[in-house]
Amino acid sequence: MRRTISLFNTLTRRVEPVVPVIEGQISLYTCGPTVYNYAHIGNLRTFLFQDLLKRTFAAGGHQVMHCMNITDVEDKIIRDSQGGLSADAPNEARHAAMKALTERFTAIFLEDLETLRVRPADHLPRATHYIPQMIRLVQNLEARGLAYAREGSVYYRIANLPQYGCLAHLDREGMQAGASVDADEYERDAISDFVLWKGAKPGEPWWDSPWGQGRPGWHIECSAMGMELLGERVDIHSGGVDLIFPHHENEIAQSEGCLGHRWVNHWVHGEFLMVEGQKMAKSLGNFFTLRDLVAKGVDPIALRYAIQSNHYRKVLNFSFEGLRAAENALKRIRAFRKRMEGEGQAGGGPWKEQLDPMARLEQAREAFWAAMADDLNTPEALAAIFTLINDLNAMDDHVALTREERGAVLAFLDESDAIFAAWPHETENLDAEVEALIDARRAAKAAKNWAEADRVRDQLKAMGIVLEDRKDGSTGWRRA
RNA sequence: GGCGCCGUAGCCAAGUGGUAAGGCCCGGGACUGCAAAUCCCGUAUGCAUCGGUUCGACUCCGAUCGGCGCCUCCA
Repeated sequence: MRRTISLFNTLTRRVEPVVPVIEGQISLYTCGPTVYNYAHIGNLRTFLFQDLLKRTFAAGGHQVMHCMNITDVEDKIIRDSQGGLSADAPNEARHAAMKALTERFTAIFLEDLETLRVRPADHLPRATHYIPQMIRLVQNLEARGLAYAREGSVYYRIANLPQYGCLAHLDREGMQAGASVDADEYERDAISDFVLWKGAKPGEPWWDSPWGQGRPGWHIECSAMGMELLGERVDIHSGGVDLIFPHHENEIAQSEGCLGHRWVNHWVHGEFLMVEGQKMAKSLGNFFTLRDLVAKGVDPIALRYAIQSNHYRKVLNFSFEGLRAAENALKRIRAFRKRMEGEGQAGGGPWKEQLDPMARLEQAREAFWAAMADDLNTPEALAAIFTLINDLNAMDDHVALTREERGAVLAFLDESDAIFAAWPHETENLDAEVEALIDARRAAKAAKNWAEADRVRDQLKAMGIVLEDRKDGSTGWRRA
């Protein structure tokens, strides 16, 4: 079944249903990283949000075509890669140095995504592989009178595009009042005009172009690659809130200036992340990469859950306490999953209400989807899962769910895990040593040798295996 | 200065005109040889503050206080 999903559209500032250009297919462009250093958890929040977005559409029965750019030419990349080169180094050497840096950090970035179970995009275009498309786009804008060349650089003439500012909801006067521009750097007609193609300065890598040696501006790659790989009408384009202006506003100017019609229907932006109530900054000592956290013993999937369990349009306050809460919440869901995979009847005590498990399950499924379809309301979607767990645990303590009912519950856990990627079915087998210890404890218990039984249980615990005795005398186990 | 967002229990967090979801933590009880897991009970007379609109407001309006973002290359 295909579900209609609504998202907050930055263009209209309203939550609107996403109606794809082609029924059942979603074209998604997400702004990727500039690969000159490790991604920090703030960056990763945005990529996790985009993964949530994509997985929700996929789980909702849509086919998603996802394109994420890798920015591998940019000021900071040049700054960090050209240091070891002499002033008269040939262009080839400059490109090679740049490539060495960007390939290294691209690989690291993709590893980080894999660690967080972020699904790779269908297209991961590198900006440097699309220089000809960018040049053609700039030429096109030039031909339409929307761009002009100055001293080897090309600029966009904002004045000729009346809708400029529609995404960021900025008016021209407001922009100019607040503008703080390094005026010495470029020779622009208007202060708000932005650069499409940058003429090369000494010491910078360059490409040949109709305007001489130079390199692309920041925004042009997304327009060129997005149109090349996803086409002239894109369903969803997303990124962090900081990209609304100027990056996405300028993308609209470039693409729509060239196409002559609306390019992207739905613009979706993820909020920022703070750390322990403060802005993340190296100077505050609260700047973390994924690898920093993993080195501290943090489970990457707990980080994934901690981030996904907050709404994407709200500032997220990352904390180690929150991470602990996430770990414990996950334990509960995973324990429930394991229970549903087993036979049931684990607890006891009073029971407040009889219920129909299948009806209760359907109710939870609909609540889950209603929440996800309403602008990815993950806190509410998770609440639907937890209340289901409460009710079915209570039921199962007294009247064991049937195999069929368990199967249906597991199907729902799979369905929700297709989005959250945090409580999958685990197929691990116990090794012979652990099996033998469990048997030894069983024998000790049968002999009422409690001291020995406890000793073996402690030994297993030290190995990371926690035992759970069931009502019927059997013993379950799980990883600590 | 311009535009905009946020302030709900110890922590995280949904709800946004009809009387406070969910998670973590905490206390009591049940089950258990003891645990673990699980269940039951309890934990905000109140949603930053002060006014207003309304039969009724956390939810709408106004003001105030506090925190944050964007206003040209930052996810």
